[in-house]
Amino acid sequence: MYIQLDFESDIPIYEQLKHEIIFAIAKKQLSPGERLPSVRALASDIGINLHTVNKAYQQLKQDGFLQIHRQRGVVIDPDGPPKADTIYREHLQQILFPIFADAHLRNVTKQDFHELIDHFYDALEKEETTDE
Amino acid sequence: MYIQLDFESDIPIYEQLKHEIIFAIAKKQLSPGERLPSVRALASDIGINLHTVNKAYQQLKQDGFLQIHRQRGVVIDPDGPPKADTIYREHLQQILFPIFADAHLRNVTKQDFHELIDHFYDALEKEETTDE
Amino acid sequence: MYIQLDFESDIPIYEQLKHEIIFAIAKKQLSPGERLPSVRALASDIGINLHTVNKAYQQLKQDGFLQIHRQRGVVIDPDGPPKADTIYREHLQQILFPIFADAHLRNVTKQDFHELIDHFYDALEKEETTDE
Amino acid sequence: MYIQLDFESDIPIYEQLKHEIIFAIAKKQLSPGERLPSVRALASDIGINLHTVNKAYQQLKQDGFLQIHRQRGVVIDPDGPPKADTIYREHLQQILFPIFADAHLRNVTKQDFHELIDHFYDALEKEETTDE
DNA sequence: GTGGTCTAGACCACA
DNA sequence: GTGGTCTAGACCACG
Repeated sequence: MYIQLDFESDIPIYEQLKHEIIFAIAKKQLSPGERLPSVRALASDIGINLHTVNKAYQQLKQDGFLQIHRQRGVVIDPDGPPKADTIYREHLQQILFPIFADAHLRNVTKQDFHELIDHFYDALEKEETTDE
Repeated sequence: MYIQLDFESDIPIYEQLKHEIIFAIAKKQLSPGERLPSVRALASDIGINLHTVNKAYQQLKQDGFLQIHRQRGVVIDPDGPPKADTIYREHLQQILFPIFADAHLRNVTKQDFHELIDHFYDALEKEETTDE
Repeated sequence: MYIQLDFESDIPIYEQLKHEIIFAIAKKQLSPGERLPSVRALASDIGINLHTVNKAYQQLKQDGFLQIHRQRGVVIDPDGPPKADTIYREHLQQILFPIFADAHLRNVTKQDFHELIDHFYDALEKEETTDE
Repeated sequence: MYIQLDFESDIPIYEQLKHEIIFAIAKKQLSPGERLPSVRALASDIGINLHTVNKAYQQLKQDGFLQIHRQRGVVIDPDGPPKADTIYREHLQQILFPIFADAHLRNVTKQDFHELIDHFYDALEKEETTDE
């Protein structure tokens, strides 16, 4: 698993790290129960601060993506995050709708979005089998 | 046009303000050329600082949603924002894909997203005619 | 003489008005001694504030482009503005150099500027004879 | 890099600051990737408010001269600003032509301007090698 | 220690 | 009255 960070980006590094790990799980490059590098190892590997890795791990644990054990280290949670409930779906809308509204005013159509989603889900499925 | 802000949210107030204004334009509650309240008026209306309103206005101007005239105040840009180009679409993917991946792991399906989008675009069209 | 103002511009209206009058003099559309409309007439003609026209006229008088007489009204100064002295030339550099530096970093070359200037002076000469 | 501001000038301080930084880049006193002082450091250095410095930095970032990183601070953008396009060149004319017209009426000739430009570009090249 | 956000209040330019 | 500029000081997010 290769972590690809963009230090020029506006997105905080710990957020990018979270994204990368979630992506890897979605692509099944990381399997449930699989171990992740320790905070120290990953931090020195990528060349970022301990706290940054730790923050990402803690939040991923909080969201149910990871388990953190004193001895066994960090592993992918076998069950994954809680399934989307009403609260989550409302949260999702709250995040997406401003993006949609902006895009709409820039002439991005409903169809464009459908294609974008299909493209994303297709890419996931492909990478599941071919990648790594 | 009613501005609805959440002061508890971790989304900056000026961002929320931008969202509300973009929504209102998308819903055609605000028409091209229409005037917006002055920074001072809106600020005291919402109960926030005029600089916060100003920041939102300035960024919306920068993005092509608004025009700011010397003494005539702030108006909706008749032409609206620049249309989505390749850069914008890549930016859009960069923002959306992490959200999609997270949702996917919470069992939100491709179909769920399609419905979400249709729901959003339908809501826009409805509000265009019914609202205000 | 047609006054062309851009109310969307960042440039103050009284500045634009000054520019238009100076242009007209440079193009010899306005001759030394010729009368300009009164403050009131011009203001109502263009549809702007009295004060705005007055401010432009006063500054043009200050710079030696106009004379303002109580009875005879506003006329083009026969002698025109004082000729460029050292102070003026330093002032000119102070204004132009930041523009040049910015343009330089955007790959505008020395030759581009030479052409721009030739183009400007050629345009002046042409309009002197043909226009109005 | 020495910042020279004129607090008596009617050019806003943040504009003067922008000019100074653009000059320094043009003179290659500041190299792509090089770090600039933090907003706080520069502000206290010059004796102005940190928000004023921040405004200059933000606008230079917007124009592609700088990059602002989370904790690494402010650096010169390796790629520099976008290259001059048609829009920029029209904008340039709009700014320069009124200046040319005024200067022309003060007997500044085409040749004077050619010399001014050559002088500017020569100065840039000299300072590139000698300065700092 | 870095920039980001928000508040507060002052003065000025513009129309 | 409008926005533009500048100052001042506070708290937070990031690393």
